[in-house]
Amino acid sequence: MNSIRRIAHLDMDAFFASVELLRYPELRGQAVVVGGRSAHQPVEQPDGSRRFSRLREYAGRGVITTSTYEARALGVFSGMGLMKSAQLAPEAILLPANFDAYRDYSRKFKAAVAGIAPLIEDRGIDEIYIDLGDIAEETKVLAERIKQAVFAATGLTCSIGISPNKLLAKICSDLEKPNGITILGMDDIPERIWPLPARKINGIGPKASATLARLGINTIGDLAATPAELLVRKFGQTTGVWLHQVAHGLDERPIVTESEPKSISRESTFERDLHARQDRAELSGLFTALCRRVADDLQRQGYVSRTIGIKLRFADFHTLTRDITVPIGLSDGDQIRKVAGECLKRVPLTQKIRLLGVRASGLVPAADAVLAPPAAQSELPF
DNA sequence: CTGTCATTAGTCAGACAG
DNA sequence: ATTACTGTCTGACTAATG
Repeated sequence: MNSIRRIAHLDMDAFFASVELLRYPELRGQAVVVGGRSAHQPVEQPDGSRRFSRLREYAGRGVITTSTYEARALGVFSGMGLMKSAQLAPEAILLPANFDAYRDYSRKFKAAVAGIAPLIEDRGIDEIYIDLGDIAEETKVLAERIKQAVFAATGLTCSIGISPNKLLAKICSDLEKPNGITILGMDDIPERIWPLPARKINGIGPKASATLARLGINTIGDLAATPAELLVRKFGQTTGVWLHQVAHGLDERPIVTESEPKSISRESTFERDLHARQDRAELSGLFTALCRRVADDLQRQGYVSRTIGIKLRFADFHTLTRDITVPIGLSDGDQIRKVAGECLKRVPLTQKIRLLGVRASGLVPAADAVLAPPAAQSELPF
């Protein structure tokens, strides 16, 4: 038996910005962006109204995390530098990100969906895949019911795409955003999927789409019409075959309902570029603090790490990493700091540094961790 | 004994995504 | 005064092991 799967992709609409609008309803209908680091918190006025920061008042190195649809209409999108977006939309409202609130709403919407359809794959804070396979209900009715449950639990809207696989469901959920439902079968691929830019496929990013464009391949339909051999020649066996498959809407990946973390990391971009010698003390303090935060995260989540790594980004934006694998898992801040310090010794520090990061990978659940044997015992045969 | 091959672990960069 | 932060995956390369 191999019946057609029914997979939904649910994506919250402008999630962070929408959560902010619940808190500040007077901003509804305005261009609002979320981003930057603290500072621009709204200020309560004597008359009870609030004063909000404008994008033109911003100074710093932050980027936009999310923007309302009104802001997007002004050409201001997530990932864009706040200084740059201030040129385009100087009067847009700027709010700091409030991750605790977003996590809270994330839990709420996921719980609401789980009450109807429990087979859920978590894809980050604002989206999920849902396996609707066994639910005996007409697809459209079911999708409406899920949307209503999410709204009842959060006051937020979402968009849902439903298709025979994850690839298509993901593309679908974006087709009628915001607050939309899109249901597509394999028959709809030529009409609804092939006209879309290749970039709409999850996994084709800026680099791959530029390479495709150089080959004259712009839409998913162009990609579907390209011989698999050509794609394999240009992208290699794995990627070439994958491109050919996805262009035809084929994807067999299962819904994955649980997973273990692979790495835990912390990084931060400085307010100004720092020099390894000149700003040595400051840099050292930040480095230690990052190690401590990684250690806290490891302990809180119950892991030890066998591979400790660092990341540096220089003034010219060139980025490098170094890591070291140690025989016994670590979760202590000082020990992590020592190993991270060894990594740092292998980096030539000529340029100024704008970002420093610390990463722990090779995670082992603390319960399974091998304890460091006392030195006196390590020489014994048993 | 030497060369080759397969396999695995470790390291690093880069692409991608939310 | 442009470009966050956290995390996953893959490919390339090297070294070690058998």
